[in-house]
Amino acid sequence: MRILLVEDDPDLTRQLKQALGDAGYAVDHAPDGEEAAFLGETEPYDAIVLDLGLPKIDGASVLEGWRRANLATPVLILTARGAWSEKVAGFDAGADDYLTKPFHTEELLARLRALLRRSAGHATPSLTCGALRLDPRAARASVAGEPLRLTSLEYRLLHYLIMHQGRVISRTELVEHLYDQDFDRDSNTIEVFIGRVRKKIGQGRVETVRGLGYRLIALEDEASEA
Amino acid sequence: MRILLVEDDPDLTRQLKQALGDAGYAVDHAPDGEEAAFLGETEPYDAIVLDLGLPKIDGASVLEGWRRANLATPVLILTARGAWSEKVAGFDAGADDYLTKPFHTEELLARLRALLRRSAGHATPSLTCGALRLDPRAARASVAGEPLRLTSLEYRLLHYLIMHQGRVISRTELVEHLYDQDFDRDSNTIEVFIGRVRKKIGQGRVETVRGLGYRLIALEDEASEA
DNA sequence: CTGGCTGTTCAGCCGATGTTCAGCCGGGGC
DNA sequence: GCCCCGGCTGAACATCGGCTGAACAGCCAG
Repeated sequence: MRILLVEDDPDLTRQLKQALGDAGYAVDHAPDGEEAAFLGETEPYDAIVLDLGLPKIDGASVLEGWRRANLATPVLILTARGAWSEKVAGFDAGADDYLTKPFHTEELLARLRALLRRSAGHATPSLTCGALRLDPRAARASVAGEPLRLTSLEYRLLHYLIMHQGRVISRTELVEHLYDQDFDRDSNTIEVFIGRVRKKIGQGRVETVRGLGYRLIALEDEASEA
Repeated sequence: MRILLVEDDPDLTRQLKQALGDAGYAVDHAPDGEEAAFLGETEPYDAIVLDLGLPKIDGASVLEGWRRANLATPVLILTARGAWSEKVAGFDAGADDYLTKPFHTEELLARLRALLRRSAGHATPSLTCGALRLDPRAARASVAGEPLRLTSLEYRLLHYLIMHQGRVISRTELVEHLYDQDFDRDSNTIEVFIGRVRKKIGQGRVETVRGLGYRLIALEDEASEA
């Protein structure tokens, strides 16, 4: 999952970037409205955390611009406490959730998880695919109850696949959602990781669709659960 | 499906070519208006992606030329943000859809699919012919609900046939739409693939019209669905 | 400083895929 | 009834994409 963090305060930025990174997201950062608007339209984020008080262009306008351009990415806005007018402006502009400063990082993460879940059209908080289960809260995964030891990137890869299970995901799409901005395009890292994940979750769960990408499926003999 | 991509920026070109290729289209590229005009009139594309800001001849003029020449190919134009006059010019010149830069590759692909669907006169996103069904989004096909294992070229062949079902398609036409520019004309590859596809989707669905080409039809005993 | 753990790169291997070829078949014209 | 041409098919082949094991580099913890 790849997140855009729009925040001008350097301290808060550092703190959130750290927290989001720890939680297993790839994070890009925009310090002002201009850059935010640009990045948001250019890169395929899975969610955006947007501070409303920003230099250059204010947050609500940026958001409004995105929505006008038909950008459906879930957006969580951060507002100063009591700045009601701001908050209203944010919702009018098309925010999906909000959080007033100051807040606990934990709460931000929880709301973000909820947002991502909703945007993928899932109702349940835990993501499953056959006997494979992934718990975003703890950033852990298990097969048939047996916990897996996944590294950070392996987890992120699996997370993205499970959120889009059944669909074919191209290697390019994976790269774009697992890494932040700059990444060497011609590299077979993804293949290597697909291999490692396969070894850990068991053969047959990740199909290769030659020339197109990969697809996560439930094994046939496993009862499928929502 | 064969696409003409007209774009002068090398980076964007590379990116789009990749994405379009991944999505299963055959892609030709024209870096300037002159070549675009030529290719567009020479080769039978299924859709054209046209950047308006171009060297030599500007995009709108090229498009106008095509339309004057009665070229009906659906055209999707790319404009710089806020270049309203350009956009208007583009529509006046006969564009079918537009997208402002910057944009998400995903959105371009979605709009392209919509355009191709519309141009074939279909309303539904999934293409069917009797019990045969083809889902362009997932690049999958099925017969009577049973998924088929098709290779990339087999899929493209079937895609073209199903989009023009009932009509006789010549071998030349198939070659022109399945491959990009240079392809050895005297080769029986198409016949081989017709054979393979027949074997996979069941006999009788692809008729041979001797001396003319092939035609995809629904089997008689199958209820035809919209 | 050292040792592991993680992510990346590389090279070789393997199988799928697209292409070619040669021979066969069958329909239509004579 | 016969011949010829176009189309079909099975098999062989080359190529390319994807997989794997192993080595390497960077990082963090001890």
